[in-house]
Amino acid sequence: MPIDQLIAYFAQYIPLRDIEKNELRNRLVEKRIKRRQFILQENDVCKYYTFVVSGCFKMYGVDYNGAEHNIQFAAENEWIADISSFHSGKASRLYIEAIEPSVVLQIDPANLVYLYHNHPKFDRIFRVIAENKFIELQNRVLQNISSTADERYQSFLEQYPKLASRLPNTQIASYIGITPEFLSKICRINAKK
Amino acid sequence: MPIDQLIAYFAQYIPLRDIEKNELRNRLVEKRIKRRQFILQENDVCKYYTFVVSGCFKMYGVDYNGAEHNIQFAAENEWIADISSFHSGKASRLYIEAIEPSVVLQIDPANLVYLYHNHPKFDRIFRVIAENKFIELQNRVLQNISSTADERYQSFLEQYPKLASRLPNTQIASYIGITPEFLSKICRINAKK
DNA sequence: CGCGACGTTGATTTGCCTCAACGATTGTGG
DNA sequence: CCACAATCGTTGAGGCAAATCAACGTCGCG
Repeated sequence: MPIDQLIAYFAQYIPLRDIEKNELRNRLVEKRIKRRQFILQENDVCKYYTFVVSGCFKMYGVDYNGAEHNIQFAAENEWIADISSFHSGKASRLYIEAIEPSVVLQIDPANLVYLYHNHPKFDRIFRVIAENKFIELQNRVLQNISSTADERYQSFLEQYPKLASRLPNTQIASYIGITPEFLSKICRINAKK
Repeated sequence: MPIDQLIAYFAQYIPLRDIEKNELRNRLVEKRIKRRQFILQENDVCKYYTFVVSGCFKMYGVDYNGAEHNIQFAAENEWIADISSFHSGKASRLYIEAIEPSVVLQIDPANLVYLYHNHPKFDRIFRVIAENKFIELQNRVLQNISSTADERYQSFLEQYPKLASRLPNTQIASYIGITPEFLSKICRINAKK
């Protein structure tokens, strides 16, 4: 059951008691998402905090030339949302799109706030999740401002080997901030060595 | 009093009750930091979560050429720490250095965990703080991978006008990921218009 | 089958870096 | 209080990393 997977995931941080588990069950919605389906589009409000049970998503922004720039991937046991839009209720400038057929669990702001207020443990858990994601992003920013394209690519392969093998290089190029053509050239040069 | 400033800061998120205020008082340490003094150096463990009462800090990494790359600034009413090192107890790869003479309030991991366990409100507050910083970083990553140096500079000026006026351009260049020379050229071109 | 996503390669251009040199300013110790 | 060092900003010449543009082959999928 998808919900059990989520409970096991939470248990990595803090085990839940039965009351909390039941509250969760009642407030989450399970959905199947097809490949290329959007769970968030620009100018919409991000209505759900989404937990990926299986499959994979990308979140990206689109610039004035129409080019996509991947901000984040989310595969099994990861959360994805435009938190800014989710909490403020304002329109998002981002897209979240399924890269693979996926199963997700979703919670809306009202239900999440209910959980926070009635079971402070969730504040703790999501604090730690947010801190970990913050650390991850901080490392990425440092990479971006201090490394070459090649170094960023190698570092992506090391940090996310599983993800790298499921994604087309085009998507990785967009994530590390280079063109697909240049990534292809990097790969050729590295293969020769 | 510095501690009152922190309490007022917390009240933006959730007002504290007297018990919580007193607990805070007992667990924070006030320090004066001179310009150019470090509160974290590479290979040390980050022992404190630091709240800036007045003054300004930069956090940066140093690459194999010895060049500094600014990850974050922190001025009045902002928190700064290498959270990864702080929570894991492992050595940091970063530096935190005072750019101006500063006054700070610091808390160590044991005392912070005490607060989390005895007053869940702090879990909530620091969850929201972490989420906000996460959003900020996410925007920065998007900027980095989708904009030119000039756009990143303009965007820095808009987002942090006060900070921009107290920092030398060298520090801003390091933050947006370009050389000081090139930033100087950007400024000249923009001045002509 | 035919279209669209993906990867590849080459020619050319450009954004940004490197290095070097030079004033202006700040600050600091004698 | 002055002298000298360190920091900061500026400018120019030249080089390199990465983008752009265009063309082409492959593959999977509807």
